[in-house]
Amino acid sequence: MRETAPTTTPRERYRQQVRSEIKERAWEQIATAGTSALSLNGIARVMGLSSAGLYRYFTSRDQLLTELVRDAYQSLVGTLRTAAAQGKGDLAGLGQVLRMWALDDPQRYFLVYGPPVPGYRGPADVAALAVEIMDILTEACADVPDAPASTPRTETSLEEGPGQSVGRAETATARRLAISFRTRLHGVLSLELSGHFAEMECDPALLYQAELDLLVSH
Amino acid sequence: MRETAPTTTPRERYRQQVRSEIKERAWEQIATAGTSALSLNGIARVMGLSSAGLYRYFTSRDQLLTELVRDAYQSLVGTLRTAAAQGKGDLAGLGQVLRMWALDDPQRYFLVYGPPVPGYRGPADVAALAVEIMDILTEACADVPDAPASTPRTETSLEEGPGQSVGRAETATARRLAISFRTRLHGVLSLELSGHFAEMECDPALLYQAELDLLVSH
DNA sequence: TGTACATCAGTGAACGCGCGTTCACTGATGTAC
DNA sequence: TGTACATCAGTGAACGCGCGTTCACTGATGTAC
Repeated sequence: MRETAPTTTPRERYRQQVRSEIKERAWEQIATAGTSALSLNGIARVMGLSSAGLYRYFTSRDQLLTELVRDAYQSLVGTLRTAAAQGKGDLAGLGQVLRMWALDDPQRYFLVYGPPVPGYRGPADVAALAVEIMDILTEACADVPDAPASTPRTETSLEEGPGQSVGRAETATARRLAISFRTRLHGVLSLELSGHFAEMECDPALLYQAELDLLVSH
Repeated sequence: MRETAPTTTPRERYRQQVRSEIKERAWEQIATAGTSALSLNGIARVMGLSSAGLYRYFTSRDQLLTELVRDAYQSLVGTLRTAAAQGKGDLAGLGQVLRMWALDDPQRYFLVYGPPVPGYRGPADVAALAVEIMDILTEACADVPDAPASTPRTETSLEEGPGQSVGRAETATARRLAISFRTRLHGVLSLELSGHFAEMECDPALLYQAELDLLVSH
């Protein structure tokens, strides 16, 4: 019933601050040695806390990991959205932004698009975020002039919904293009981030750009 | 100086047998819960041995992992080679064989093409195997009629070696095609194996085939 | 403004667990004469 | 063929370590009258 006090009390603000520092350290761990290196004890040690103290902020290691996964998805969604808002919402722009985002933190990229974390199953809401990402890409693909010959034509079992007859075919081709966008760029990107181009005379940046050009124009 | 005895004594044969059973169990662990779940204690437990006994066969967990990685590479090389020997050495055939090999044991595929194992650096000879795989693919790509428009043209910094002037250009384009082969199919395959197509109306087998068709013919 | 109480951040110690690895050993299997 | 010895597979116990998590607690910070 109190109105004057702001919704975030100082205590609550401090709490959020510590929470975000914990996440920060967690990301450092993951960036250094992968997801399996995520350790509450380790975070407590580097923060100068007792490990029991962390449980004021996260009830378990799994909950922390869940939040990190969610943050990763939200970060990618946000990055793509702001790129679109800045006029770089076409395929070429989104492709570049995606690559930058991935290079910025490879382990974060793999948390989203990499092999699943062994004993871990993500919550339902990240599935919605995954769909949102595909929607952004699909929207960008709708602006591409016409269906290019360099994109696979898959017979996806899309039953024609009776309600949305207008533009349904366009959506389907846009979706196919979006899927190719994702798989092809992921192919280059994930091999690059894994260091599989190291011993080859092949610049991954050029290859990525070449694949992107092919998707956008041809 | 003994000539009559075979190079593999019964004891040595037994030894190899146990070694390979250890690896078998190791693969089961990896298939179940990923590379980080590889545990000498766990293997010993399931084999009914004391954990100390395993050290007769592998001097450390790292050595075991190294052998597994090497075996994975060799398995892929062998699979591609026998496919080629059976007349399926064209791109379409190799693509299908690659997919089968990956689906047969996803974690093995990721051991070869996935994100690097955190604290682990593979030995030098697996790099040679990686090159061998690319050579097989490049050879298959050399048989593709002409440079298709659906393949990215990257300006790779290939300095023209003076000794091998004949067919150098063809090799370069074949190599580019081979790299596209690897990245594009890896894009579909790794997302499929990671379960990222689960919530989408998209059959990964069809998408894979579509990408493969595009590479081979267009 | 001061006092009584509730909230909550953080501590220290302990729990059980599984890990990789070492060490001194037992006992069976091979080898040499 | 039998005996003496070397080789080697496998054991049992222990090492130190780090992990996630719980519990009873102290002390500071807020809140209500």
